[in-house]
Formats: sequence, C-alpha cells, structure tokens
Amino acid sequence: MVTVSAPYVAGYLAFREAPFLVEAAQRLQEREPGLRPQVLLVDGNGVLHHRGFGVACHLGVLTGLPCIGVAKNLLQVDGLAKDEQHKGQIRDLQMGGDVFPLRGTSGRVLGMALRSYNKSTKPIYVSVGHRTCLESAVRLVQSCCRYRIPEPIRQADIRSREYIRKHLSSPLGGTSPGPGRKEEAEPKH
DNA sequence: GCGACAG
DNA sequence: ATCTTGTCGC
Repeated sequence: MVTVSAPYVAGYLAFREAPFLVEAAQRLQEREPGLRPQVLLVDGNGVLHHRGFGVACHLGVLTGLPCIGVAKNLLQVDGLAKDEQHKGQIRDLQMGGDVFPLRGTSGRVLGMALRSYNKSTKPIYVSVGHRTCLESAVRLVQSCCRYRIPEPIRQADIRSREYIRKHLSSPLGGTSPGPGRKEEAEPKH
C-alpha cells in the first residue's frame, strides 16, 4: 500500500506516480532476483507528451528497463486533436491490430492509435517509453489484449481496486475531505 | 460560456 | 480519475 499526496496535474503524471512505480520495481527485484522484467507496460504516455517525456519515459530511465506507454485517451499535444480527421481515422480501423500513426505538427510520429481487439470501437494510444521501438511496442501491446486494455495493466487495475475495497473501505479508508484538504491512499495507476 | 484535462 | 444511465451481447 502506498500513500499518494502529490496532486494529479495533466502533463506531470510522473511526478505523482513514478516514485511508487520505481518502488514496486525495486521490491520485485529484491524479493524475486530471478525475475527480471523484459519490459514494463505503463498506464500513461511515453514520448506522446507535452515535453516528449511522459511517465513511461521516467520509469524507464529510473529503472533501466524497457517501457511502453499505453494511454486510454489521446493527450492532445503537438497539434494532435480529436477532430473529425482523427475520428475518421478511428472509424477506418477495421480489426484488432489495425493502427494509424499519430503525427504531430512537428512531423514527428509520437505514437500509434491501436484498435486493440476486434470488437473495440475506441483505440488505445501506444507510445515509446524507453529502450523499444514503436513497432515492437505496438506488436507486444496488441499481443496481450484480450479486451481493450492490455491484460497486465487491466489486472493491475482490477486487483488494486479490489485490494482497496477490501482493506480501506470501512475501517479508516473512506475519503474524509475536510475543508482545504484533499488526499488519496492507493496503488492505482 | 466552452473546450481541455495521460491518471 | 469518478459518477450516472442505458444498451447490447454472451
């Protein structure tokens, strides 16, 4: 369990969550030295970011492990927008595995919109975090999508919420936002 | 008033 | 992220 105090500010997600992700990675290394992740799927963006350095990049540099950014919503940076052109490209995605590049005004490809499984309507946004190319990142992500969200991230989400519901719902858990105070305590993403 | 806004 | 309302498919 962790206690997060830093607020969520769009564009600065890493400053709020990276410390706990690094901690989790270190704990795994201590308790299971034999298990070395070959790659980490991160709930957030990699280079698809205001300053080209999202939480997946932070975690990668801090751990030295390859990282892939997987966002559920498009971060509208470098000219990228959820305009008709974008919506049209989404409609054109035919089956699971279909993608289209996210090219910013700068001309740079910041990531790929991916139809993660056959029945999906809304794509997920994959971007390079650290030590991987976009093509490999998309292929790996798609390979572990039974549902829209890659199973590793989906399970982390489901299990963390279950843990919260079970441990801090009735005892001392309920959020008690007194005047001028706002805080959370959890291992979410 | 309206759109943006990773999680 | 969270919440609500409603629909559809297995």
